[in-house]
Amino acid sequence: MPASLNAPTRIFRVALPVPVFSLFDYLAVDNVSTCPGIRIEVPFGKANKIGVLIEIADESTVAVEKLKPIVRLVDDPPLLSATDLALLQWVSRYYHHPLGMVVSSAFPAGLRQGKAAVLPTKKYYALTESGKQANSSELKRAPRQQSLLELFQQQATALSETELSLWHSQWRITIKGLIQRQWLELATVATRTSLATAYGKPVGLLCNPDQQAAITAVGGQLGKFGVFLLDGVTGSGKTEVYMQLIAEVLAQGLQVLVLVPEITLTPQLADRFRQRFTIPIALSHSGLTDTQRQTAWLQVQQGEAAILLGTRSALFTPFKQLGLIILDEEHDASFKQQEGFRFSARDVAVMRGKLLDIPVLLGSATPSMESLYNVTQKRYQRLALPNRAGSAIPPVLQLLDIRNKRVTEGLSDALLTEIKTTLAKSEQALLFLNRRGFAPTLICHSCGWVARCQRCDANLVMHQREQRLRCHHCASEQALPRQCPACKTGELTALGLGTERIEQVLNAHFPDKTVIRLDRDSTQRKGSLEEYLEQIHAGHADIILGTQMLAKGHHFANVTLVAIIDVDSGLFSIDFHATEKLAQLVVQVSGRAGRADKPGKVIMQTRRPEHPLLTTLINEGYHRFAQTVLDERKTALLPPFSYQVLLRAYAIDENAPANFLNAVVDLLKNKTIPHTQILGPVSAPMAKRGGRYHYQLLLQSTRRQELHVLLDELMPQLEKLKTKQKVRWSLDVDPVDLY
DNA sequence: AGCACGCCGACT
DNA sequence: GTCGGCGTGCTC
Repeated sequence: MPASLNAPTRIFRVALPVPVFSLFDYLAVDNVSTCPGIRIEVPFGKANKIGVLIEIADESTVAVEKLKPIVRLVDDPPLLSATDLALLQWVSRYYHHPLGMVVSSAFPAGLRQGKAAVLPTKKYYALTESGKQANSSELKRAPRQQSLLELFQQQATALSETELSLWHSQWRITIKGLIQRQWLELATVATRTSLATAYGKPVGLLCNPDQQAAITAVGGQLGKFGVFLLDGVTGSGKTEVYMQLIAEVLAQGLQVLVLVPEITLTPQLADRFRQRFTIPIALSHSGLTDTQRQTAWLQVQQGEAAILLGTRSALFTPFKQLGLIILDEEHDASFKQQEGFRFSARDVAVMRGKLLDIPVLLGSATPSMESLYNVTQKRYQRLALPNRAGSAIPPVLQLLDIRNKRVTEGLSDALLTEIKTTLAKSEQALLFLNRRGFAPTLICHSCGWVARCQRCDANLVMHQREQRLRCHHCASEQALPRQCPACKTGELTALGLGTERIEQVLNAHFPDKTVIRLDRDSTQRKGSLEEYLEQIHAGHADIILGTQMLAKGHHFANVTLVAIIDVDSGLFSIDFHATEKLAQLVVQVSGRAGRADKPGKVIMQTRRPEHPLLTTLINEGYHRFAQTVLDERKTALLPPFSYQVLLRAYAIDENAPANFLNAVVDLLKNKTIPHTQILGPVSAPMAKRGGRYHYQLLLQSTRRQELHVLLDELMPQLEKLKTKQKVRWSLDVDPVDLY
């Protein structure tokens, strides 16, 4: 029977979590009114899958007899709004990543599998003495908590909303018993009306004029799109600006999304927010269980939580009424997802703000080159906080020339003296070295054999305490050999420096002092980082030694000396991003030193004291340095003066990746691309990793649009390549490392 | 991503 | 003779 004789068929176009660029069409159930954004269960292949309705159409390009009816609608009102969908569709097109995969990444695991979108049932939760959750029936056995609950309910109705809000915050502090749902609802009502008076103006904290100017600028833009770069040195009070703006947004009954880099999301920031706001704050980061994340997601989606504080993956959480996006430490590399769906949370946050017509506030003490460039292009508005709050003095940066100087195990005599002087004043010293383990090279003194990883183009790193050799690029490890495996006679020597080795040297030099090492090895045990930080804050540490981990967030009040043991290793990299990263690291690490009454000193050991990167940074500051970098990039037509896309491929077979990428180049040669260069394919800087050979092809263009059109054409053709079968490949739009 | 289909090697 | 290896191709 011809299709035209049938009653008009409604077709649901569904995004499914499969790595395929197309959507899938299904027959809609009759007479059910619904709209895009809803989750739908559909038959797919042998099993059923959960997808999201993208479009309702009246015809399909697929033959009608091939279409299957849907199984069920999962939600009643959709979980995603039209704007949420628009964002996901934009992201899918921009990153050339299948819409179904992008959409599925927006949901927490449970909802992805079709679980009902309901918050935990209305139970009164309380914490028992042991800290374990008890539900309302168990409360019968907890009379003290039961009476508190009753007291709360009586008080809650007797109080005015403003009083409730204030009383409530005290109540929270006094009682650990947490009456979750009940509290959230009362608090939300109370907050809406009382925040304007309770938090609409500075709360016992005075802002300096720069902070006030920033607050006024963003506050004046509420309800409109605009991107602001809050460019504030460490300790200049960026968080206070955030909090006051959050208060303004909350007072309007709107929600706020706060994104932070991965490591910074220590309980510290959440606590600071909780102390300031009596409204519920939802957290979302990788340290939480799936259920906790789902609860946070739903609270935000249903408008029960007013603030969402989270990492990159929280970006796509739907909000009932989002009024402001804040992204702190915007330069941080962890905002860029580095595998699979490689999106930049910073750039997508800006697009989200644009689609919602709300302001986006990016904060950093060391803004990225992209953001500084966007300021010069008037796309972002710069708000400067040039001064440290209070009377704090900025740290003094100095280069320590160690050429021809005695250096024992990485520490020069001059540095040791500085440490000694600092400790003598009962102050703390912080030493930074971005390499964990004992030594990066183990070499035979007799025959020159070096411990290499079998699966990577890398040396094995010697770990002294565990007496093992480890590869820092794959999972390979082995016991530390007693003698040279090659010549069987030679003595093995550890070359180079790692944090473990420095720790040993420091312990030898300062036997009566406490050295705390913070790196991935020393903080592997859950909670150990927090323990160490507590120990440091309590003053039970004299020297703090560590890797990257130290550069982010943590403030150590009593640290007055910061030393960067080996600044030179960051100077010579083939990746043009490296200089920017090094400068940011130096400035961030420096920010750990010195407080109001104690000026800090930052010492960088170098054998290249004349290197322009270092001299510009030290003598003229981060912004002059950034200007130099931007000038260089402009001359070389590197980003942000051009746009890049990196196509990576890897395989166990050494030839397969290059064959695949060469086939891609052949496809590209048939296209007209006047403003785009094809660079490669070349083997990746570390070609062999984890037993696989990595190759890459870089496309660089002065026209973003041309690059996108090119990729739109290329992707379907690439899918059909025979050589594709033999490799794993991925596309990275706006790559941040070319490694 | 799953999952089936399909065509070649080592086992009861 | 089969069990199972993973190459190939499809899913509305």
